[in-house]
This record gives sequence, structure tokens and C-alpha cells, in this order.
Amino acid sequence: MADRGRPRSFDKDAALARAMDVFWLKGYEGTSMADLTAAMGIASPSLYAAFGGKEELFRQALDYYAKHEGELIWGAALRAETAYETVETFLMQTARAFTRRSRPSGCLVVLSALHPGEHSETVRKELVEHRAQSVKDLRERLRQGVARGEISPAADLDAIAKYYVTVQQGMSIQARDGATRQQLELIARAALAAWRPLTAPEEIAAAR
Amino acid sequence: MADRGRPRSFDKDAALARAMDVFWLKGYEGTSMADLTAAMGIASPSLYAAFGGKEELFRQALDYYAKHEGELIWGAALRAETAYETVETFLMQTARAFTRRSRPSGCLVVLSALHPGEHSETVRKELVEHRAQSVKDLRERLRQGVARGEISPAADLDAIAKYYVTVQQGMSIQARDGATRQQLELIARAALAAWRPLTAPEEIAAAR
DNA sequence: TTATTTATGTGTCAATCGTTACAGATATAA
DNA sequence: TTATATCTGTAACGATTGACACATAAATAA
Repeated sequence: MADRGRPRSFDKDAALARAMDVFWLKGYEGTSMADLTAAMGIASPSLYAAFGGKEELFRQALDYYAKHEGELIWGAALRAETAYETVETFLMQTARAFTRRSRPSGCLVVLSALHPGEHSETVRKELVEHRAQSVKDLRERLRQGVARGEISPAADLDAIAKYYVTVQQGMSIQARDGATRQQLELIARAALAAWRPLTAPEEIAAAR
Repeated sequence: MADRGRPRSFDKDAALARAMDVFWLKGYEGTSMADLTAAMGIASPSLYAAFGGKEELFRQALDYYAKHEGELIWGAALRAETAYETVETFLMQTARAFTRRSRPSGCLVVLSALHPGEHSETVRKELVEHRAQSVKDLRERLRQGVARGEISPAADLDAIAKYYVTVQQGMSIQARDGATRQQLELIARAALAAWRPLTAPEEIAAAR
């Protein structure tokens, strides 16, 4: 009971990828149906039939983004040996992913819906949840670092995780303002300079 | 030749302050004329007569923001004794200013126009310029710190300034996501932990 | 073939967007 | 008072917004 009726004349996955690019560049509310249909090469009834509407399409574009773009950063980071290397890779891959010439700059999850508004409230909350998940994921990786003796048990893991995610979110703004990969890497290096004081607090206390 | 004709029936400065609040909360494109006239308590012809239109009104709201809200952060920061205290005050005042209950969260300069768009391109570029000025101001303060012997001449002042501004910009996102003042202060403290390694690089090299 | 199902393209819906014409109201200047 | 200048409120402008009705096209199932 699958392939009855007239077959779809466009590649759904390719169309979704193009929709993601538009949302990424212009944000959720800043993207019009006209923008989408132009980029996807289809008329609006086809978009509605295939994706359910603008909001549903954004949701699917967000999933696509997490699967493809997010993986570039988190996949590499979670493959690192130590907790430090995880954070280092996280930020360095961010510097790279946020400045690829073929893609919009910065992060779709951060930039797509920052303002409250009747038409984007559910989308916004979904993105807030996504961003909170980043903190959780990073904190969990730090917890493993404590278990392995890489990080002091006295360290405030939640604060450290929030700190590095905050730096990454700031890098989205910097990327939007035209920062190059090298400039973002310098920022990332600066942020990494806090690692020792943050993860070995008693060492600092002893030095005083 | 000043006060001929029917006098204005509303307080221009108070109306501007309310317009600023709306732009701050909803962003430039996310704010409609209906939002503005409702918040300002005037009809659109009065708005056009007094402020010149939506874009001109935003420009004036931006000036108002820089003068009042920006001063809360930079005024205190630039009054600090040392370069470190400047950065510390900069971030701590940010944590406070970004989470006042009576105001929208985060920073108007960071959040108002992050996406390209025909209707907001000039406004966006103006905000980009504003953000670049923050880096310049902070870097200049660091340069004074080098002159006073507080910071090593080998330190990369541009990278340090960009780093702390990036953290502040990330704090705008965190604030929008509901972070409390205390949580932002923890993030700020984490960022400040990088100060010694960043400003005394030879000390780090010697320790190896 | 005929019936059924799904996709496409044209055209259009009401609502909202930023902006402004216009007439009436309210002040000063002569 | 009369003339002039400016502001205010109503009402509407053309353009664009997201969404969809409808008829037609193109596939499979019987």
C-alpha cells in the first residue's frame, strides 16, 4: 500500500537540504514560503503535501541539521580520548563548521528563533531545548573525565559545560559578523586557556 | 520659529523608551508597526512625524539603548582600576544587565538583527559595527594594561578582547534561554579563569 | 479498460505588512 | 479675528504573508 498515485517529481531529501539552508541563513520567521519554494524548486501545495507546512518543514530541517551538521562537531568531539580533547575538538570543529564558505555562517540552532512571537513560539522552545541538551551532553562527558581522574571532583561541571557552550554560542554571533576560521580558533584557544584553573581548582587555591 | 502649530501630545522620550523595549524583545523585523504604536500609545502618522519611520525609529532606539543600557556596563567597567577589574566588571555588569526582570533579557545590539534581509540590511550593518566597536574599546583598555605592566607585552590583545566579547555575546543567548543572574555570573567567573594564562603567556611556557 | 490514489500548477483566500492621504484639531503669529 | 503651521485620528493604500481550493496529471490496483 505504498506507491500508489502519482509519484513525487522531486527529491524530498534534496529539497529538505535546501530548505535547511534557507532557514539557516534567514531564520525561521525571516524565511517566507516564497523563499522556500524558490530554493526547493517546488510550488507551495507540493511543500504542504510533502512536509506538512512551514513549521513542520522547519522541524524536519532541524533534524536534518542535527544529523548532518551537528554530527561534524559532536561526532568528532565524542570520539576524543580525554575530556580536555573533547572540549578542544568541540570548539575547533565549531570554528570550522561555522565558517565553511558553502554554508551559512554560525549555527542554525542558535540563530533561527531568538525572539518570542506567536508564530514561532513552539519552534523557539524546541531550539531552547536543543541548546539545553548541548549543555547536558558536554556535562556528561566531563563527568566521565572526573571518573577517569582527569578532572578534580571539586570542579563545578555544570558551570564548565555552560561556559563552553556559551562560548560556542558567542562564536555564532562572531561568525555572522564575518569572523574567519582562524579568528574563531583564536577565540577557542583563549577559552581553552581556562581549562586548568577550572578543572583543577585546588591547584589554584594552593598556589595562593 | 520653533513652537508653532499644534504641540505634540505625547512624551517623545518616553515613547522612544517604549519603542526600544519592543525592539529589544522582538528584534527589528519581528517588531511590527502595530506593536510599536500599541506600546508607544500613538498612531502611526504621529510615529512617522516624530521619528521618521520604523528604521529611523530603530536607529534612535539604538542610540537610546547605548546611552542608557550600555552605560550600565561600560560606564562601570571603564571606571575600574586595573585591566583585569575592567573585564571582571564588564562581565559581572553584563550578568546583571541581561537578567533584570523589568527588561527584556540579553542585549539589543546582539539580538536585534542577525539575519540578512532586504528590509533590515542597513540596520544589521549598523549593529555589526556596534559589536566591532565593543572589541575595539576593550582592546584599547587592555593596551593600557600592557603599558601599566599588568599584562605581558607578548599577549594577543586582539584575541583576548574578541574572546571576552564573544563570551558576552554568548551570555545574550543564555539569558534568552532563561539563565538567571547567578548562572551568568558562574559563566563569567569561568571565563575570567582564563585571564592569567592569557595575559601572562610566558609564565605558562616557563611552567612546562 | 476503469477506478482509485497521490502529486502538481494555477490561482486565490483573508490577514497583515509598512506607509501615507486626508480632514479635522490645536497651537502661535500677524 | 484671520492666516499659518504642526500634530492627531481614521481610513486606506499596494504589497506580501502563510495557507489552501480546485482541476488536471500520472501513477497503481482491479
